[in-house]
Amino acid sequence: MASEAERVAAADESFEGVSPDAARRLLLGAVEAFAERGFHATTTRDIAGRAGMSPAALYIHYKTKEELLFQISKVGHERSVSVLAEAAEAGGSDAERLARAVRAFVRWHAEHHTTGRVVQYELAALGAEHYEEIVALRRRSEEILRGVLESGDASGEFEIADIRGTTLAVMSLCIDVARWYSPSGRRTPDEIGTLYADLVLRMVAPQGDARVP
Amino acid sequence: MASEAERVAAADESFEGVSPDAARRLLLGAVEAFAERGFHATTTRDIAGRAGMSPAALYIHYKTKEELLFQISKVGHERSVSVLAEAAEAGGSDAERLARAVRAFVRWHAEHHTTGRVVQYELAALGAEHYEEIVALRRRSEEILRGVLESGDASGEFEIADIRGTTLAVMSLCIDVARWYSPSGRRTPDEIGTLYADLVLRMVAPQGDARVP
DNA sequence: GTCTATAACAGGATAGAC
DNA sequence: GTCTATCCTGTTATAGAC
Repeated sequence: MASEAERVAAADESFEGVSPDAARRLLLGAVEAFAERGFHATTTRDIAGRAGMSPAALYIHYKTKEELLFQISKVGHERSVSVLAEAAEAGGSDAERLARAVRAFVRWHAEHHTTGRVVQYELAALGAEHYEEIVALRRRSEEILRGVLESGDASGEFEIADIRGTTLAVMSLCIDVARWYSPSGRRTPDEIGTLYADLVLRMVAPQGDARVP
Repeated sequence: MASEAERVAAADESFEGVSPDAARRLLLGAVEAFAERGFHATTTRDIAGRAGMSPAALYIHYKTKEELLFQISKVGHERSVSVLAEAAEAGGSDAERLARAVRAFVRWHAEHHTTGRVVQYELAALGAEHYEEIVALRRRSEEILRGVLESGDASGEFEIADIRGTTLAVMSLCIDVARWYSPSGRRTPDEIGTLYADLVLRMVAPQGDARVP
């Protein structure tokens, strides 16, 4: 259904490293299909078709449909974690680090909303061991964000009543972008990122003390 | 798999009005199953089994599996919209209305996370007409929330740069609770609601003006 | 209204030719 | 490595007895 232009836009450079070419095309087809219909509603025939192959050719590169999902989840999570880590670890004040981290993480989820949707909403379809591996990656991103919040709270730059809860809320806000974002919507990924960074800074900014009595 | 206690906890009073009894039991079984495995991964055998019936009995009460999903989505959305509307329309300052609305909406998504997950993440499995009907309900909740933000922004009680964007962010924050909430987690639905109401008030609170120069 | 049995078919995965 | 053909399992939905 997607036009060639949309296909190219959706074609995720995250998977550029994957070779051989056929395996990469299958991965891209699977991301597209899983995002549109969900894992269980997607047939291996559909995936193979999008990659321009017969159903059987899929099994040369991947043992099962689930393995395809696992590869997508793994690469997707690794990418988003590294985007977040890079933004959070660059220098500046804690507010600058937080704003940069939120903006980058949101942008990733908007720009790669196709992958993002698969990665976030099809976790339950993974096998037990694969699931554990992915959960570990997810914990990493939570820890990175919590680190920034803790640092800012300790220095007094932020004022946070419940650090774990606020971390969860911020993660949740960023991640959910993948669910509702549409390239045909009003806002660019960068605009959403900027707006969200501002909202998050407000969430953690010191309150009353600085006000006139 | 769920213990009887969990089944009862998950058994959603939202569906109390549904009759006959068999139809209600099927609906409850379907909510449970869809939330655990997703719509497409759920078999009619499973749903019927949870309701203590044979697969065939399902078709006396519902024409298709999709109709079951539609009923769940409809009742679920109607409930969450009415919870939100009630909280937003009660009296008080705009800040009070906003805090009450967020708290109630979040609580609903935590307490009914089973239904919430189905309602939020299986939209794509609905047929075209059913989909339109549900989307209309979703717009209602967005409008209710936006109304409160606009009112507070106009009166100066809030200070919001981008009302549509902020509405979207707040909705997203509340809704995503259904994805990650677990009854075995650290926080009660009410605690999460209270925390989130506080975070949202901070998002919209007037900034600089009130501070010491 | 509910059951047992079954029709009708779609999906994941494999065998073997090229 | 890829294709065509196919196996086998499990699915939705219906028919007909109780």
